[in-house]
Amino acid sequence: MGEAPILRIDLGSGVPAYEQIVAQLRALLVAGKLPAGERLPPVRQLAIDLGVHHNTVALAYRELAEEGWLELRRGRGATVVERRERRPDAQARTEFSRRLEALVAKAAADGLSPEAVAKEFDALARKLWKGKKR
Amino acid sequence: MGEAPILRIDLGSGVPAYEQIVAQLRALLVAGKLPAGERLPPVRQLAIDLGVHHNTVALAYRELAEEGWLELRRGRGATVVERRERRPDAQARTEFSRRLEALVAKAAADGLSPEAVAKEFDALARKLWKGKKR
DNA sequence: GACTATTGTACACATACATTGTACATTTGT
DNA sequence: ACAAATGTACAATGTATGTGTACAATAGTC
Repeated sequence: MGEAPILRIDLGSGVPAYEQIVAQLRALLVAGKLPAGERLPPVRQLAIDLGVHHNTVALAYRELAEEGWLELRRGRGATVVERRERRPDAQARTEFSRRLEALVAKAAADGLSPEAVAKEFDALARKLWKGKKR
Repeated sequence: MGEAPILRIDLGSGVPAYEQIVAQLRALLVAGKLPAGERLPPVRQLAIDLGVHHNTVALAYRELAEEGWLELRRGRGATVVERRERRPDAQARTEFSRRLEALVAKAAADGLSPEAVAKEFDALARKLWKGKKR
C-alpha cells in the first residue's frame, strides 16, 4: 500500500539530520537505486516524511548537488543526473582510512566481535556494489 | 631520539578535535597498545603536542573514562585500567551498521574501488585485532 | 609538616554549527 | 494572467565546540 519509506533518520543519534539525509541518499545513489533522470521528492514533502524542516532537506540536496549527483532548479525540483566517475585522491584515501579505524575501534569497544564486524562489512559490500560495474 | 608522536589530529577535518583524540586513543586501547597500568600524558602536555587547549584533551579523557578505559584523579593523572568486556546491544549493532554504510558509500562516491576498500578493511582488522584474543 | 609544582575539574565566555520561521524567486500548469 | 509548486535566502534561536582562567586535590621537596 503506502510507499516504502525512502529514508529514516534518527534524531538524537548525534549525527546532524541533514548529514543523515545526505549519507542515506548517497548510499542509494552509489548503489544505483536512484538512476539518472529520477526525481527526488520536493524538499517540503521529504521534510514532512522525516519530521524536519524543509530547509534541512534543502541543505542536504545542495550538498549532493555540489557532489555532482543532483541538479536543483527552482520550481522544477531535484533530479538525479549522470555523474562522472571520480578519481580518488590521497585526501579521500587517508580520510576514509582514519574514519574506518575510528568506527571499527568503536565497534570493538562496544563488544562486537571481529567476525560480526567482518560479516556486516560483507553484507554491505554486496548491497552497495551489487549489480554495479566491477 | 624524539618520542613517537602518540597522536595526530587534523584541524579542519570537520571532526571535532576532542572526538579525534577519543577515537585514536580508543583504537590504541582496543589494540592493546595501552595496557592497564599505563599512564597517559597529562592533559596540558598532550594539549601542547596536539596544538589544542588542555580542556579539549580533558574532555576526551573524560569520555574515555566514562567508557571504562581510564581512571582520572586530580593531581595523579590518567591511568589505563582493566576493562570488562562489553556485551554488544542492538543499539550498538544498528549504529555501527548505519555508520559503516555511510562511510563506505562516501568512499565509493570518492572513487575508491571495492577492492581498495576491502583491502583497507583487512589491513585495519589485522592492526586492531593482532595479538588479541579471538 | 609547610610549600610548591603538577594534574584534573569547573565555569564563564566566544564562536561556529544545526535547525527553524518566514519571505522571496523561478518554473509549471490551468 | 494567475495560482500553485518548488528551491533559495536570510535572520533568529538553540546547541556544540573550543578557549581563558581560576580552583581542588595529589605528589614531591625541604
